[in-house]
Amino acid sequence: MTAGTEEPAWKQRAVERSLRTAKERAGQRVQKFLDAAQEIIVEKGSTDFTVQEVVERSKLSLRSFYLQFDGKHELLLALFEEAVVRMSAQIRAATDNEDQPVEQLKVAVELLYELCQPDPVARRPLFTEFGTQLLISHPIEMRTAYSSLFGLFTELLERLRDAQGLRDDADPQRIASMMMQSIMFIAQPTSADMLPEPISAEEVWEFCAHGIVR
Amino acid sequence: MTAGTEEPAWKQRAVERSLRTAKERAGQRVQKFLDAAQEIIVEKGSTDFTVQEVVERSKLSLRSFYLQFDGKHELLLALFEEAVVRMSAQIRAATDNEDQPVEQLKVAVELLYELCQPDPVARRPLFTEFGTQLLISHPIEMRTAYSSLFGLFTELLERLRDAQGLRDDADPQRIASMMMQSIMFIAQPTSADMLPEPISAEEVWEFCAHGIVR
DNA sequence: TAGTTTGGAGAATATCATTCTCGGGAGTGG
DNA sequence: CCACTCCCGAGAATGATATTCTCCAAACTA
Repeated sequence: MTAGTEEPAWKQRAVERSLRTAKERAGQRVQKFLDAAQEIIVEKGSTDFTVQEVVERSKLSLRSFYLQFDGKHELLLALFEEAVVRMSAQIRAATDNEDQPVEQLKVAVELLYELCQPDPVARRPLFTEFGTQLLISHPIEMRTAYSSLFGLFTELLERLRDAQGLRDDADPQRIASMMMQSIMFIAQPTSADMLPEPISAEEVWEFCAHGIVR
Repeated sequence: MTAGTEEPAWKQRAVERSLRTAKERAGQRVQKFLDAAQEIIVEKGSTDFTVQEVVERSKLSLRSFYLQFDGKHELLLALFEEAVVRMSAQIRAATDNEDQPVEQLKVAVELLYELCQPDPVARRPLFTEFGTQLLISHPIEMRTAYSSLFGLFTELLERLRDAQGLRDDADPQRIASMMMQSIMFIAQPTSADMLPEPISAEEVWEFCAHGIVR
């Protein structure tokens, strides 16, 4: 979220003048669209906005929009990636408070789960929503969007392996992939709705850590 | 998949005549739409069809369609539920070949995983595709669609628990929910695309069964 | 047979995403 | 200072779909 419309107009113009190159202005415009979309999502508490809404809110034009993005899906992808990067950073920060690899991983799992849940106070809002949509429509691009999170989990798992804490036959990358997928989708409403009590982060961790067989 | 258009016309009319009540005919019409949609999905190998296409193929009318279904999403839901029921049956049948509860569960997990994968020879076709869409748009209704599968897994897990094979603190229902979610979404392309080798059913089972911690 | 229900055909509408067309303003070279 | 050009806003046009509506005939009921 950049400063956006709160800044005094002269300042904006000054910035505009100083950062003159086309590329930079393009970047600024992209960001404006992203911010606009963010705002709308937060306000409506839902991820289904129209391109028009975004354009209006952004104070830019439809034409601009389609100059910056190949289509709506690219905006979604960008939003998703932004969200993932933020989440990764937050999770990484949280893991730094632990020193045991297992504990680090536990923190990561539980936090990821909480961040993916249909949020009570829509902060980084329901981002799994379009996550799932994009998962189907643009799986390839999703790979790169996920990559920072994927990297983080792989790293944590490697650390665990080096500390002899990982099952012998387990490959960090492959486990990371399975774990992330599981956590993010267990966080989805449906599954919870079948049960009297929603599934807790603790439970998810137990599931990932120890599986189910005695 | 009912007999549908392959049946000789006279037979259909005979049936039509004998099963006269409005309710029954409505049911038949619903089925026609479902079959039509199925066919299209199989043919195109993709799940994005238009209502028009379905209507044309069904030889019924648009009006009829909207009399039977509240909207496209209800058709999707119905298709999804049909698919889930079929899958459940298939899985249940497969588990009956095993006698150890663990083995039964293993078979169930692996088969579910395979059935949810972006199919090579689109039989019960890519049903996770709209599964994920609906998961977001109509989570409540999805509950009932899932229920047969959920029931099956719960049952298998209860059996495992009774044989002392389940972790002590694990509740069959809650585990069933987490497992299903995990398996079905690990089967989604994205995760696999990050890795050199796709994830195998065996790996998924290991993950669910034993978790990751040594 | 007259009335009622059912359902077909397909036109009309609504909602979006995406593309297109125009015109004005800002910078640039002469 | 004057064209000239490029960037971009405004918003109309297009296209694809879902959904609704209107008209009408066939089937069924009493």
